[in-house]
Amino acid sequence: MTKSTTSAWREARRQSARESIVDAAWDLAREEGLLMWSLRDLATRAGITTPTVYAYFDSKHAIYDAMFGQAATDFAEYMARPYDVEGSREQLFVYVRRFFDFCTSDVERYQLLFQRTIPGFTPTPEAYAPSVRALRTLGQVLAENGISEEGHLDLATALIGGLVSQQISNDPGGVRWMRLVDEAMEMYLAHCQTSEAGHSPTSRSGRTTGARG
Amino acid sequence: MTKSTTSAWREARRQSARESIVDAAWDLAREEGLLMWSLRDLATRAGITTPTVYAYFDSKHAIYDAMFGQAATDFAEYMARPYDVEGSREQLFVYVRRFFDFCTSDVERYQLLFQRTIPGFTPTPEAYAPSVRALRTLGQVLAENGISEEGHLDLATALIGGLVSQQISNDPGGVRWMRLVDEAMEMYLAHCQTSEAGHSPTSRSGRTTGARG
DNA sequence: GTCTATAGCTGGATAGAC
DNA sequence: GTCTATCCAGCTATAGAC
Repeated sequence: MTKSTTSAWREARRQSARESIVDAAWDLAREEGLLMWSLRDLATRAGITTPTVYAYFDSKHAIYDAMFGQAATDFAEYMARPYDVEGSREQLFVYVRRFFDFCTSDVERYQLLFQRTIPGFTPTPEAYAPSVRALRTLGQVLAENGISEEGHLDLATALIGGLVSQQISNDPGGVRWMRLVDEAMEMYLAHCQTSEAGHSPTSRSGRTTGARG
Repeated sequence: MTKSTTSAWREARRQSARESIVDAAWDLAREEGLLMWSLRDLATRAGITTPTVYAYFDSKHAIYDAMFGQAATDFAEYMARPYDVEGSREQLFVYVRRFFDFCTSDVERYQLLFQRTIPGFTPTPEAYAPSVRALRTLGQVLAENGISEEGHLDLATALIGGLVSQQISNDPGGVRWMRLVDEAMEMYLAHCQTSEAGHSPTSRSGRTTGARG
């Protein structure tokens, strides 16, 4: 028992040290870009030396993976917060606004999570899982708005992703595309709900597979 | 006279050598990614040595600039080809399809031209100019469809860019988002033309034919 | 202009003492 | 686990002979 608590304590210390290294990595990534920091920089920033970093991570890619996992968890939590609105339509709007805000509020996090910007790096399935789960919610919210065709889901990701991308690339920190989010979703809903009218009533029973024509 | 022709000849030879270096750079960029090739690789591929590269370009960034300039010129020419369709509406569709095809047919070219993926690199104004000119055409084509609000232009760039980006990231070489392009533009036109009906002096009908004159 | 040779630096990762 | 010291590979860029 004493043994197990000691071991748990050590494990907690270890996790804490890992997290402080990952935090330092995020600081550097935000200052100099996701790719432009070195393990030397990182060690200095974290107040340790390079070999010590290797006591906690096997490689630089392992650090990216930890960063990805942290970002994915943040994303899942951010999107899963309670929706204090009534109606599936308003819920969709809140979902999209949230997604937009999450992405634009931290460009490097967005790049690591949703762009494929680090050469040779692919997140492990464990790190990737929360992100997949959170993205699946979009399909559910759309389904509750009577939208279940695969093509319309793809259209939504393109539209929302396009708004985010333009905002980040061409007006970082501004609102030029942010203020178009609601209008874009109204446009989208008007189109898809007209197009899919009659195929599925409102919620619950929507068909989600095979609809392709 | 002999002197001037000789000098022009030499200049042509020099330009030719520059182009073959840039071509080799594109080959490598497409094989290993925009960032993952070195001047050594490039020299080997071009059949010369590293110092010889420096006889034609001052730095690696100068090579990126030449690549950017070439891509921008290709883009301008690709988009400026004659539009063998009648009506401003069809013209817009052709424009967008062309843009989509140009971007998705060469991912590295797209990344260099429209993403900001090379650290520390900004294209010179001369290299950038053709791209700006070609992009301005979108505004004109939209205006001929009765769409002139700034926000609606931004909405178009977000929508089109989003489709391109999703296609490249999530279904490279496929058609999953390509086949949504026309539908997306119909959705867009239905929204914007309704929204701007009456505001715009150029067009007030939803479906214009031959407004270009 | 083209080469050989190399400077000068930075990167990720390791050995081994403590 | 943490350090000092270092390895080794890669990079851009340059010097200087021809």
